[in-house]
This record gives sequence, structure tokens and C-alpha cells, in this order.
Amino acid sequence: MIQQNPQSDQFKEQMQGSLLNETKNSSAINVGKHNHVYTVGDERETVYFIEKGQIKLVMVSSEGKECMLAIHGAGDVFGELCLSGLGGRLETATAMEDTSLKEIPCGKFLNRLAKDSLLEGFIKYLAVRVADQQQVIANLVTVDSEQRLGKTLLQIARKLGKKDPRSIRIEVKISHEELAAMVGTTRPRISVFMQRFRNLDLIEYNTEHHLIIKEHKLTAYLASIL
Amino acid sequence: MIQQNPQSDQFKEQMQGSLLNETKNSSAINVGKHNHVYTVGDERETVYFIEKGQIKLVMVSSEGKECMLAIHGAGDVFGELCLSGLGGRLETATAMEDTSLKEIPCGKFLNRLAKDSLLEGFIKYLAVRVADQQQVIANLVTVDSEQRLGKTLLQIARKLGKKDPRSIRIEVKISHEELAAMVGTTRPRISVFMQRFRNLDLIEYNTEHHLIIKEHKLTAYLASIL
DNA sequence: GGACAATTGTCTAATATTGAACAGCGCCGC
DNA sequence: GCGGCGCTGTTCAATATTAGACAATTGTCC
Repeated sequence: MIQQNPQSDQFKEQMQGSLLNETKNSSAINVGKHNHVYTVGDERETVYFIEKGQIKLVMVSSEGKECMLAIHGAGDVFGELCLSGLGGRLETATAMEDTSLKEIPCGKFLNRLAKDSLLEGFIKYLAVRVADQQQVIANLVTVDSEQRLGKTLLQIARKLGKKDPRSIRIEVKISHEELAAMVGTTRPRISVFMQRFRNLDLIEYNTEHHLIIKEHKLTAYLASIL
Repeated sequence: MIQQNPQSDQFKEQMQGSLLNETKNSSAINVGKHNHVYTVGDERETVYFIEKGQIKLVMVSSEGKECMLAIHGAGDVFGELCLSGLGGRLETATAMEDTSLKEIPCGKFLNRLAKDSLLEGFIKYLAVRVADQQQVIANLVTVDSEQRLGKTLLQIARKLGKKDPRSIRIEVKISHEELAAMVGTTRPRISVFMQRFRNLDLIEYNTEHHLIIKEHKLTAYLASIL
């Protein structure tokens, strides 16, 4: 799913440096918990860089059903789809906690990357994004919801989690409703599967109510129920 | 779904020109119907340009279920995910008809784009890809299979179809099995839905057995069954 | 042109999934 | 500290979906 390869991490750092440089004179934007950074259809063509906090991206279908696409954390960039030139945001970006952001107009963003010779790196970054999404699509098409929930948990853990010796800790609070909107099923179903995972000791909650993912055990379980 | 905006079409033409230039001295690769261009795990890091024919991209899950990601036609580029540097193809590329291709090593591909000042254009192209895939993901998560089949047909029609006055003609032969692997359901189900669409006069087969999509009627129907 | 293979349309029973309901619980704001 | 609200865990009946099976048809290859 999310590929943790050294090369793309290296590029991410370079891009961060470049963007910090670009935005050092502009002040941060603070977005309170549950507030939107942008909503579907907004025309403002800017890219965002997260200094602190978490942002979730959600699309809503014509019937009003929600699909959560991603959760981004400190150091991540989002809103880069305005580079497509299609105009109008496709999704809504909402702060899951109080979050502070830097905003860069899409043109300036590209210029900065060009100036710092990061265009090829950014192409690689986007290619990884396409590859990840391809994986997500294949999972939605071919595997059942329990399996998908497992893979989604692993994906989130690898992207946002803090590593503990034998497990990964997820400090962001993600509701079952939100998981349902990522996995493509209903809330009661997520509840049942999470309970099952808990009974099998594949996940647990620590005293601070953080979700702990036991990466190896969960991976092994998912492989066993094929 | 597939966005037909003039800007990305313009870039596609520029890229085609650039690639034709790059490959004018190398001979075309001919791939017979049902033969593979590459399969999962192949290490060869090259990008392909389709001169003639169609190529389908398919991923296979661990249980052996298939997911068809895309069908590409003349003028399209595929295999560009090797730019991610992840190594190893994620999907299998198969010719649906006798197809002729030009092959460009991934490094040369980037150099050529850089030389022709097309890096930013390619970033835009990838951003459109990400946006399209995002749409596909949202559909898989939020809408039912009949609706998804409809949207998939529209997507294919817009990407590959020839325009007739009130409809779009799809000249590539796509089996129900393949549609099932795109939509994420079973073959009998596709059969039933296609029959229904036919009865409602949203699609039809012409004398040459080409599938005709009545874009407006189908769109209206999909909106009506929300 | 004939034989084989692949595709389609259809049916079923078994299974999975939905959506709605409701109680308990914990967190939040006041 | 209290009330309320949102989240969780669980249930259930109604519905949708799957995974076979099978003829009928079409296409393909000698």
C-alpha cells in the first residue's frame, strides 16, 4: 500500500525544505477542529503544507454517501490536484484537530519546484501516488470488507503511526463511521470486524485510547483468511 | 470521470510529438492478440507508447481475482508507473488486439520531457490521473454495482469511443467478464444489467457487433435511479 | 464447413450486506 | 457535577450479492 521507500522519503524532505523556504515570509493559517480548509467546488488553486495537525479528505456522492480518501499529517502536502487545471476542488478538506497550514498558490508551487530542480522528484512522488491508488482500487474490486478494513488499518498505521517495538500506535482519533467511509461498508460492520480483530489480539487500545496495530499479527491474519 | 479538457489534450499531443521524435530511430514492437507486454513483477523500467491497437492493464489479487484498471488505445502511454522507482510492475499489460508499440527506457523518457520543456505538462497529466482514480475510488466506495457499471461504460466510451451523432461507438470488444473485473462484481450480474440497459435503450449493438453507448440517455437513467 | 472454445443469458440456493433500531458509555461543555 | 450528544456494540429482518450450474449462442481455428 503506502510504500516506505527511502527515495521517496528523501524527496519528501527536499520538498519540505523547498516549501518552507518558499513560505517563510507568509504566516500560517490556523484551522480549528472540524473546520474546512476547502469544500467541493472551491476555485482557489492553492497547495497546502501541513505544519501541525491532521487533515482528512472526503468526497461525497450524489446520494450523499461519503468516501474518505486520505488522512494527512504534519509534513504532508495536499490540495495538489489543482495542478491538474481541471478547476474546482473535487473533495472537501477538513481539520481533524486544530491544524496549522502554509498555503502556496499552485503556480508558485511549480515555480519553486522548478527552481530547486525538484520537478522530476515530484513526478516520482505523483507516480507513487498513482501506484498507491491503483492498489486501493484493486482491493476495492477484488477483496471483501474484512480484508479491506485490515489493509486500510495497515495503510493508515504505516502512514501516520508512531512505531513501538512490536506494533504501531495511531494517535489520531478515527471513528468507525470514518473507517466505514474508507473501506466502503457500513458502520455496524466495521464495529464487528474491529471487535474480532481485538479478540484475536491483532489490535488493541492503550490507556490513552490510542489504537495500537500489531502489524505482523494483522498481516499474518489477513493472509490466513484468503 | 475521464476529463476531456482541451489543455490535457493539447499536452497529450505535445507528448506524442516528443515521444515520436525520441523513438523515430527505434523499431516498433509488435505484440499479438492476448500476448503480454509485461507481467507482474517484471523489472524492466520502460514506458510504452501505443502506435496501433489496445492494451489492457490488469492486477491480480492474492486469491486470484482480477481487477481491470484501464484500456489504453492508439496514442496513449502506459507503464509510466516505473517512474515511481518502486521497481517491479504492479500489473500485467496485455494486448487486446494485435498491437504495435514503441518502448522508451524510463530515464530517457524523463530526459526527453525535460529537453522539450514538458515536465510541468506531465505533472499536470499525472495530476489528472490521480483525480480520475480518486473518482473511481469514490464510486467503488459509495455507489452500487449497476450505477458503477453505467459509469464505467461512460468512462470507456469517452476514452476510447468514436462519436456518432447521438451516441458513442466502442469498437474494442470487451467481454462481460472484463467488465465485471472493472466494476467489481460478478459476470452474471453484468449480464443482467447489460440486458436491462439494452431493454431501456440506453445501449445497443450495431450490425458489426460494436457496442453503442447512448451517452445522454444512460447518464439520465443513472441520475434517475439514485 | 465443422468442431471446439469462449461468451452470453438465465436460474438457483447459500451467503453477505444493508439499514434501522436501541442500549450503554464516555466525553464535552456548561 | 450534570445533561446531552456522539460514539460504540449489538440485534434483526429485508435485501443484495455471490458462486455455482446449465443451455444457447457466437466466434475461432483448422
